[in-house]
Amino acid sequence: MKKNSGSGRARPKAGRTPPEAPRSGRQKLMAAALQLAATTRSLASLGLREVARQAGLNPNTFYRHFKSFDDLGLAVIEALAGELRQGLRERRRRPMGDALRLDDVRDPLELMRRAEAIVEESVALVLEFVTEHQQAYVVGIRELHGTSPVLRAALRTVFDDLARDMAEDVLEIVPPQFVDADAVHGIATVVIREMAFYSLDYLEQPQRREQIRIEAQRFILMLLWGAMAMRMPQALRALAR
Amino acid sequence: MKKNSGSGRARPKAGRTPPEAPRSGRQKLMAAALQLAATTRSLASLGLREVARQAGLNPNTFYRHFKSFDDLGLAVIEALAGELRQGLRERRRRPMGDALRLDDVRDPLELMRRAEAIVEESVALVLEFVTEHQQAYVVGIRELHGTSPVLRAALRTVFDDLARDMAEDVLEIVPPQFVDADAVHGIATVVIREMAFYSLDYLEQPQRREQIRIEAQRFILMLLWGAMAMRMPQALRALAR
DNA sequence: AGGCGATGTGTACAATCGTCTACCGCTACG
DNA sequence: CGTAGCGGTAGACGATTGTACACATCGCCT
Repeated sequence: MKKNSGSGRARPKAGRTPPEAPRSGRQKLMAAALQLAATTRSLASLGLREVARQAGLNPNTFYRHFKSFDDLGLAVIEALAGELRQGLRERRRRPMGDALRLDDVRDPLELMRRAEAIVEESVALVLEFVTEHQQAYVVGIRELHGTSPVLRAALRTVFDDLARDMAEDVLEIVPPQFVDADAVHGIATVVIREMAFYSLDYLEQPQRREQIRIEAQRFILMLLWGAMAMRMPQALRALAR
Repeated sequence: MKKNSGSGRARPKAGRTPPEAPRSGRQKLMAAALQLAATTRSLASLGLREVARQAGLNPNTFYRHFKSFDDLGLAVIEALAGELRQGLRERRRRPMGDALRLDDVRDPLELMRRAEAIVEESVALVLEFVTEHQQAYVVGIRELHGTSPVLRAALRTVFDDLARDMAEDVLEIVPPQFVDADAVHGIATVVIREMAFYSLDYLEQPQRREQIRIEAQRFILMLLWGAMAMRMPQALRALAR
């Protein structure tokens, strides 16, 4: 009998989400679940006691914060999705100065030449981002095809949002005569999804990183070329012999 | 105490894998695991007793056939992968009579026009196939990003094989001046992977099936256009104004 | 006929699981 | 100052799990 006696929470005075060590129990549990899900097993198949142990808390404490595991999963996803979405948007905006405005481009070849630079930068940026959020990414992709319909649906909308963001950003940059909005959204969906898998490879095979980056770039460029070529097929006739 | 007494196996005389009811215990267990994995949880997180119960067998019987769950998973994957690979190849070969030989095509536009027909047929074919093997597909994709490194690796080589098959088939049909072999393999990899996800959507959203099929077709065609356009970029210059 | 290996069954046990009930201490608020 | 509620702990319950051991049948080989 340790007669430990509860401690309540000794919240330091800090007024606004102190980003440091003294996390709340809820955050501890979420972090523990993420950690376990990334290294051990699937989020939905975690044990209540297991998570609590990892978090250094009593099993029962789990009940105070979450009603079910889907509940916990949703909280984790929500928290990370916000950060990811915002982070990606910010970084995507960052390098896009006037140098990359494409409004005045008329020549499709010139457009693609510039697109190449943009894609290169964007891919590097995504890969950098996922490297910093490795656990979240691995778990996210895992649960995207996992067993819990709730989590699957949540992650699907996360990915949809990311694709929508990307489509918006692209449409702001590319002159409308080169693309059609529907196609851009379709492409963005596929690109987001494929980038997720390229990212996974990127994380899991550090020795092939350079190659994976190049593959991802080539894939996206190929889609762009394809979208453009489908809009102006007569151009290809020039190559007929 | 039911004093049930074991029964051994009462194999009917049938000489060659009778495709019907009296499956062997091993097959029962594999089928049970697949069923559970498709509807309930991940393959690797299944319970030994659970599988045995579903198979209508004693828990201990599991030990007779498999040493671990990865073991079972590998067996399931191996069995299904063989069927899938062979089935896809056969069906891909089936509709490709002389009518679809492209050797004599010189005009890229003509090539793409024919490619459109081929893609249409191929997509329909894959979707038909996955509809017939729904469980296997769902589980396969799930484990592709699951927690067991062993199963992940196995599934990855399955997908690689499928991509290699597809690349081979494509290279047999398309005249070499239009594509380069490396690019074809890259495209095949992406197409296989994306088709897996289109398939998943296709299975999960029966009411959107038509639309999903069209999206998948458009995606593949876009890649093909892109691959071709990247090989002959000057052609696009024709559209400059 | 006899033995052997593969297949299947039943019982048992310790560990772990999710959940319930009861208790403690801190903090905010009236 | 009192008290309600939140965050945390302890212990116990019945159920389920993985595994071990001991048996019972069958087919096949010698």
